[in-house]
Amino acid sequence: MEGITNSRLPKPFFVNHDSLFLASALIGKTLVRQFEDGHRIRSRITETEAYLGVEDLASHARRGRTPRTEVMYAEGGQVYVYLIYGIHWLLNIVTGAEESPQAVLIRGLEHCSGPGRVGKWLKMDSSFYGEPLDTSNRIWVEDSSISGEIITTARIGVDFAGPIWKNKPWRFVLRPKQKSR
DNA sequence: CAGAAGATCGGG
DNA sequence: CCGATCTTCTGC
Repeated sequence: MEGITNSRLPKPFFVNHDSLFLASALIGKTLVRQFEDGHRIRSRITETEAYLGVEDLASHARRGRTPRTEVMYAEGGQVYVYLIYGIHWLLNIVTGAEESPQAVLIRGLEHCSGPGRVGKWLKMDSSFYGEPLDTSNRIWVEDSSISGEIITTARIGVDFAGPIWKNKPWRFVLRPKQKSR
């Protein structure tokens, strides 16, 4: 398989960049989930969205510091999970320095498309809130690459944020290599 | 403390 | 297009 190197991405990778950079940089990286019985799911990230701080009216951080957004204010490299519509656990990765509330939403993997489906497939739940990606034995990200063009579009499901923020091209999707014909 | 809304998905 | 299903935040 192309681009698999088996090296876990270290904390600085998540701390030293903002979510806009990391949302695209995480495309092609390998998400690894290890279950209690040792079984692992490995799948490369194919779709992300960036959420940028308190001024971003589409972000949960728009209302400032609350119990839920607390982890977004922490140093990058931790997991932010939350329950949406009472049904789906959405997986996010906190990015940037401490006191900078940003995160990247993982919307799709090679083998699983859609943020709700990703959470279900990886068996996310509230216990992953604040999980450190640099030391966890349950979830982490490994360096890898994948070929293909990265497309940007507006973020999904954020109409409530108003035209300015809803139209930011902060969704990143990997377009698979064209098949020859 | 009640009420509304939500970074979604699947079924009709 | 609508219902599911429950946490979070707001406003009274």
